[in-house]
Amino acid sequence: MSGTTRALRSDAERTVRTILEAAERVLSRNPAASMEQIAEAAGVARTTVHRRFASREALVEAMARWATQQFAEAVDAACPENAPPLVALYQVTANVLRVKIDWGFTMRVMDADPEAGKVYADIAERCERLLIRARDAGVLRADADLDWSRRVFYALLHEAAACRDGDPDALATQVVDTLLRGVGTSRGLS
Amino acid sequence: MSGTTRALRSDAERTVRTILEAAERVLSRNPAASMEQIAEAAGVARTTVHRRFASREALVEAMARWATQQFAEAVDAACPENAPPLVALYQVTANVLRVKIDWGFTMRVMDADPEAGKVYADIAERCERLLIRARDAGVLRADADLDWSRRVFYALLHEAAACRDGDPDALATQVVDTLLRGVGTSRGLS
DNA sequence: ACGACTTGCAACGATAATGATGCAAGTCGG
DNA sequence: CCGACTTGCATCATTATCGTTGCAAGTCGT
Repeated sequence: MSGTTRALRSDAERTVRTILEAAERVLSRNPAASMEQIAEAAGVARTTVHRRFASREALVEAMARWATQQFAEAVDAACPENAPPLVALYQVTANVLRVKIDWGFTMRVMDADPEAGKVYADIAERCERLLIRARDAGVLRADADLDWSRRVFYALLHEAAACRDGDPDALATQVVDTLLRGVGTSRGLS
Repeated sequence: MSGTTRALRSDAERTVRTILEAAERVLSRNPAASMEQIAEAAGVARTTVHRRFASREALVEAMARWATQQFAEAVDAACPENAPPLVALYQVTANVLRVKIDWGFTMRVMDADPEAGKVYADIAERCERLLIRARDAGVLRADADLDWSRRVFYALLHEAAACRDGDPDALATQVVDTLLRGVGTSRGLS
């Protein structure tokens, strides 16, 4: 019985995953896409989508929860509170990029869901703390605006995730390098 | 007759402008907002919107054209092909910010319209040339990836436009500074 | 082969947005 | 005051999407 249940639930969950991934794919191109289009992209009937997710809202909520979990795991794996700031920064970047490349749309609209929004805010705070550590370690400028720095960091992550080519590690290097040094020379500025 | 025509057309165009601005305001908060909501925000009846714009698509197209014109003028005013690269960079940033703060939504979805898309691509090319001049002048690093630099520039503009507070000049200084120097110190990087 | 479960298909009702129209009322220049 | 023009309001048909349901067919473990 447990075997049966496990097998059946495995099937069901595979379908759910397929739908979630298709939804991400379709909605990232057209946020106003219909359930029909999502179902078609997932290779299932529209009714199947409605059986798994009571409403469109429930679908995006499920997407948000899933992406949130991936997001949090990506951050956790980088040990942003313990590792040396520069190392943590790089690790966070690489790990988050891997998630964001596949879940860009969901991560942009995640804050709508209250549950995901909490995790999102929590991660922002952890990011803030990491930046403080980085500043104290002399990695960030002493006069750096932490909120602005964090938002630039997010923006660079977003931009790097838009290049779907190249491996996450190379992109992470580019992101951290640009975040800390910019793209200019040292000359010519006040 | 010409006086009458001018006065009447002035009224009509004032209404059109009001609708366009309301649409930007509403759609930036909710891209799926209905014509009803847009009309309400503009303080006119829904039918009036439909009289001015045959369809929703036509409305967005008009928004795209208008924002495109503002965008192009903002770039032109900065003389990006003649002024010293650093000066031009700053001027472009400040001018574009002024537009982007009020037309953020439209400028994000502009590429849908073919007409606006052409101007958009043209501006991207002018930006690219400005960056080349900046690199040749030693403002940008010699090994800087120009496409990546441009996209970082765009991303910073986008982020700065999200702060609706603070004057565009101060924001422009921050954007250019971050673009060229980043937020880190010179130490601690390879 | 049996049973539990899932899926596709076809069809349904409900709801909301869209776009069009006729008419009365209003403004404004001449 | 007249005429051109625009707007608001009420109303209409059309369409798309949504969410639900019943039923037949299929899979998979036992």
